[in-house]
Amino acid sequence: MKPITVLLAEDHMIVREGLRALLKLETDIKIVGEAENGRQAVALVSQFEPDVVVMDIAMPLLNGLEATRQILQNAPSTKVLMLSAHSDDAFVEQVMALGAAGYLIKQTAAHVLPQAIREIHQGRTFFSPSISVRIKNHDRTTPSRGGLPGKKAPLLTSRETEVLQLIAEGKANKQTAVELRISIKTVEKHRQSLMQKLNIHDTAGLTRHAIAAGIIESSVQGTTT
Amino acid sequence: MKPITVLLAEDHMIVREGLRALLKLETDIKIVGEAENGRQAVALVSQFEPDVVVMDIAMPLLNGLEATRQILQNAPSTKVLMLSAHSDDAFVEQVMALGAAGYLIKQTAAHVLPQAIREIHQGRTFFSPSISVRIKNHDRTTPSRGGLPGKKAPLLTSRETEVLQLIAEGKANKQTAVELRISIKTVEKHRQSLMQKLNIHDTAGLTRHAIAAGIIESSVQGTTT
DNA sequence: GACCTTTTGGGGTGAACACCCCATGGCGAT
DNA sequence: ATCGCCATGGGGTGTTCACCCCAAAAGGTC
Repeated sequence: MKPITVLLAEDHMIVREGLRALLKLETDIKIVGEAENGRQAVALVSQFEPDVVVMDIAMPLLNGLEATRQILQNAPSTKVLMLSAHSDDAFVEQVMALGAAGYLIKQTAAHVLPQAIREIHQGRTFFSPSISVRIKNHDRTTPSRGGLPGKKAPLLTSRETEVLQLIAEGKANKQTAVELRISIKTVEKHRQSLMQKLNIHDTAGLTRHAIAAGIIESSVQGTTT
Repeated sequence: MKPITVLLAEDHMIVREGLRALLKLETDIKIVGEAENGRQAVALVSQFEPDVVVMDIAMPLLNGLEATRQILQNAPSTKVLMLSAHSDDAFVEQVMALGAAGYLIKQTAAHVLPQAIREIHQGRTFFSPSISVRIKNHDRTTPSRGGLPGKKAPLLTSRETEVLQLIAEGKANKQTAVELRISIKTVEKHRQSLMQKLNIHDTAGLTRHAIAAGIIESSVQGTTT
């Protein structure tokens, strides 16, 4: 029986070698290449044409999201299993909208990694337990795949993103209202929508999300006066 | 010959299990415990009294720096090997000032991990190659840092830093109080001191500061497992 | 036209927070 | 032994926020 060929894309060598050690125990999985950044991952996928790519999201040169987009453009049959430290619903959906086949949180137990690889190799999807529950419960309103390229429907609307930025910059709703020249109640409404969509229910979480999403930088100094 | 006892403190289970798999290959190293956050690490060190603690810096509840400080206070003979993704000089120096025995960048090859563990167990220090050069050179220049030369950041106490981390992780004061087993009023007091010392008067700002200061990462998720 | 999404805005309730007051005990330095 | 800092708590007051209710106008889509 042919083993499943896997490419490991993870920038931290010590972590990558740990994952390799774990996967070496599986006889039906064979690591055919390792990449330490997104650009290398794209190149190595073209070269080795692996069945599955285990892709860390946070990587230098080219992050896992962009790398995935390029890989699926070149080789649409490749299955990509995203590996990430964070699990905001909106983020997961954004990733899945790219066409990734699965999503594992790093908090997940190691033994599910080979399981996930086998699942997505079979053409199915795979999520870390804590995610799948929320995705299932949260909204199935999101139309299923089929929309290959084009526009990833941004889960957040333009206005919501705008409000999120101001929240992350430390503005109170009242300040935001003045800034945007709208009512406080409207700001509150956007804030609620944000929290609902992201499944984050505290200001600190929204701020972290904004930073992680590149909406603001952590070094922003609020000129609060 | 007695094996070196090691405690693994790393919040990402899949990474932790990878490291465990790597260290299992070493006959002279024995993992006696694993922690998934800083607070647990402190507790388990008291319980198992390991020779060496392999400590990730970015961890929830109590980050690796604070955990190290507390561990070395309780058991000064414990050797702590810091594991981090970052390699800024200032950051490394800050870490070493705590009394950590070694510092490994995650980009380091896996085979140096057992080497590092043996070295610091012998009472020596160990750094990732790319760091040791700079440290050896005693580069005290510290050029173009973002900080203003005139006003240095006010010193936060150990407890304040701890509370700051929990705030930035999205914990409400009530949750923090439970976590630290102190009164809500005390948490509020620390929060006030933080805001006064940092001159930041909103949760978003505190969160950004915590991220910029390396106390947490923007991708921190709560107990999502 | 009917439908959906986005953006706008209001009312109300209970929890959480910011900011003041106060006190006690420990610990280190002068 | 006195002073300062740290950590621990309690009271009180006003503001802000999270979360529910509701509605209407503007824009695209079917």
